[in-house]
Amino acid sequence: MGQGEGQRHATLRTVAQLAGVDVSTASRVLNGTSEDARRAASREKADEIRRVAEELNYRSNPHAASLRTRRTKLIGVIVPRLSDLVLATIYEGIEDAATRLGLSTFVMNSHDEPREQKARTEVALSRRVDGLIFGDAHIDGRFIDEIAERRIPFALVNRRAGNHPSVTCDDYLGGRLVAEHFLELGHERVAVIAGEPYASTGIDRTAGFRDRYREAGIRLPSSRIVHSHFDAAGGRQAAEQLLRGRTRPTAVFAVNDFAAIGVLGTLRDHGLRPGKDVAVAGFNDTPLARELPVPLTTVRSPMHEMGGLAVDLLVRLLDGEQVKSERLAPDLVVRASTDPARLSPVATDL
Amino acid sequence: MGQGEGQRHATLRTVAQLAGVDVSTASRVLNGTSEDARRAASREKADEIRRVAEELNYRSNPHAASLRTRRTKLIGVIVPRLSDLVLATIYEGIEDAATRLGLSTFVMNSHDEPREQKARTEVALSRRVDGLIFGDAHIDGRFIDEIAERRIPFALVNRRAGNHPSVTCDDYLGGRLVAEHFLELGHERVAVIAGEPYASTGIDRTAGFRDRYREAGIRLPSSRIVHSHFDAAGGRQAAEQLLRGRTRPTAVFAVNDFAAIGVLGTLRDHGLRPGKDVAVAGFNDTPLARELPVPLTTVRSPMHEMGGLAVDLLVRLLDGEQVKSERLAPDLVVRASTDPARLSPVATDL
DNA sequence: TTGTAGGCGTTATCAG
DNA sequence: CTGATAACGCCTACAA
Repeated sequence: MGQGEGQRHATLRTVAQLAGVDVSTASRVLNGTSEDARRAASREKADEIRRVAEELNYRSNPHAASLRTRRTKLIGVIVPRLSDLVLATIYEGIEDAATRLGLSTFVMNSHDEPREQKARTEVALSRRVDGLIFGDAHIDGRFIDEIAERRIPFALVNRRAGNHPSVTCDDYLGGRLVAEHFLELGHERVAVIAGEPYASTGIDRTAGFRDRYREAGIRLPSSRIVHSHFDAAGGRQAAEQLLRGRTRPTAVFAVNDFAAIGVLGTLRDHGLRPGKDVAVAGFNDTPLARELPVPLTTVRSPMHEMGGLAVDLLVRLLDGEQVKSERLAPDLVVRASTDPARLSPVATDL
Repeated sequence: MGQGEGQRHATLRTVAQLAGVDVSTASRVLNGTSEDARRAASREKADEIRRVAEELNYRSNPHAASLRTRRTKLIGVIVPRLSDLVLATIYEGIEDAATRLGLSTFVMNSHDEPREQKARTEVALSRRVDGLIFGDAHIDGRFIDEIAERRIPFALVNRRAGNHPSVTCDDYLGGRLVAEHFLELGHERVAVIAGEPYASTGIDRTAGFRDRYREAGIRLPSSRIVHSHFDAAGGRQAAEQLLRGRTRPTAVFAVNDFAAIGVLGTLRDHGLRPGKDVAVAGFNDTPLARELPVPLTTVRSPMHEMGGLAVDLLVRLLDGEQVKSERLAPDLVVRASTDPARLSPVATDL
């Protein structure tokens, strides 16, 4: 590959020369801590240095700096897929926080494939990232354990695994909230579309739901807990399977909004009215949920915030601090898909 | 910030020492072209070097390399927001292609704000990216023109602006396809939900649609072309506005699937059946489109592919080649939202 | 085919 | 407070 556009940024030497100081002084003023700067040069000199730097559009070369300091201010982020809105939103939180801290991030998709998780991690490492954030942890923790053993600094986000530091939603509680809601509505024959079997999100949401029902004296037969992909097609497939069963559930909890949308579609195909004939709840409170023809009852999880906190966690880890995992509280958001009273009067007839 | 985990990768010197050769030979074998490698060392020596490198998990330090070569193999990618599925999918295409070529990418959100576009671009530049891919071009081209003047290598994706090199969908044709379809169905009172006024995607899709209708002798009054955000909430707002009008359109073309979903919701709220009372078409063929309760007629655009081609374009540009913009063909996908015959027999009653 | 030396831009250290 | 100097890891022109 060719040349690009040569010298686009001035170098420290140039700045120093034009400001009439030596390189180290310029460095201290421009790239040191504010304290360094204060004791590095007289006010006037410092101002002059900054003026020249500004004029030449000087930017410290991070590659040179990282070579010297052995820290890159780079964070690698690995997610199942960015085209999953949940992960995209979490990543936005990561990016915002990182930017605020002067860090840069690389994202990569692992498609939840152990092979790719490994490969992407190695790519990030060979780019010399200071640490990693994984949004694709599998509950068995095999891969993550390896990373931990290699003493690579990392934080998990969205999904937990083992005792590794993570920032998650309190998924168990979220599941309980949905169960509570269903119980209040009097549903006794219920089903769960449980997501991927390796994701703590689905596992915990399902467990919370199941436990709450059990406490109410109702046992969920395993035939009413169906795994699925975390998207509309997955939800549809799972719902088809449920509807093939002998007894139809009166309420379905899909552990993900997109899966829930697939459920809505399937119900319609079978001539069933969501919210009236069958209650449906999702998880995450995706922006889409409230805009659907039948607005979706769901559990709001602080996706953006989780991303930011994962960055904080990782940074504290890199600072050598002892860190603790965080579990953020979810909120139930009731809409028409579980509550016929909320269907607009006209729409109920449709 | 603290220390992390010290020496995680071997250096070239270590490899060379253990393999019993000098650094330059090792470098030529490991990081040179295959030709370099061949004439750099005898077969056995080369093999030995590679063996040691493998054993030590040697990875060339890209920061050191880029310092020397003045090329970083880094590409900056700027999009309106990654939580927009269209952009996320395009970015996946970018990432795949970049990975294949041994390049790494930084993504950042600009939220379509000129200020942020500028700021993010500067961040990318100060990270010394070799080039940029913009998914957030505004049709006025103000910002992009500036970048071009500064002779910074870049490619546009999804949206075009001026004559700058871009990879887009043939949006104009896409709009025509929808018009054609509506005309065949006999719709004469139609409306367009046109997206953001600064995005070529919405502009071109609208123009294609309008032109095809004009050719059929039907003029769209400007009151039936409503701008909107590219999401469900935006579509809902725009649809509300349309339904407040004196005469109700019999068909609505939303230039984006998510906006179309907002339209579906609004119709239901007004007691109107999508596909029966009002036809609705979207754009992009998002995976969700086919799974909706009323599956959505839409125009398939090659999002993933566009991303990959944008990388190719940029790489050719960096190689000093003359490049030409590309416009990829879209496909109409007809589903129930415009065709009552496709509504499942039961569902039509709902 | 192999080796040597210098420098990319920074920052840390040490001496004044 | 200021300045000189070395070194981070790699690449490459040049010499042998």
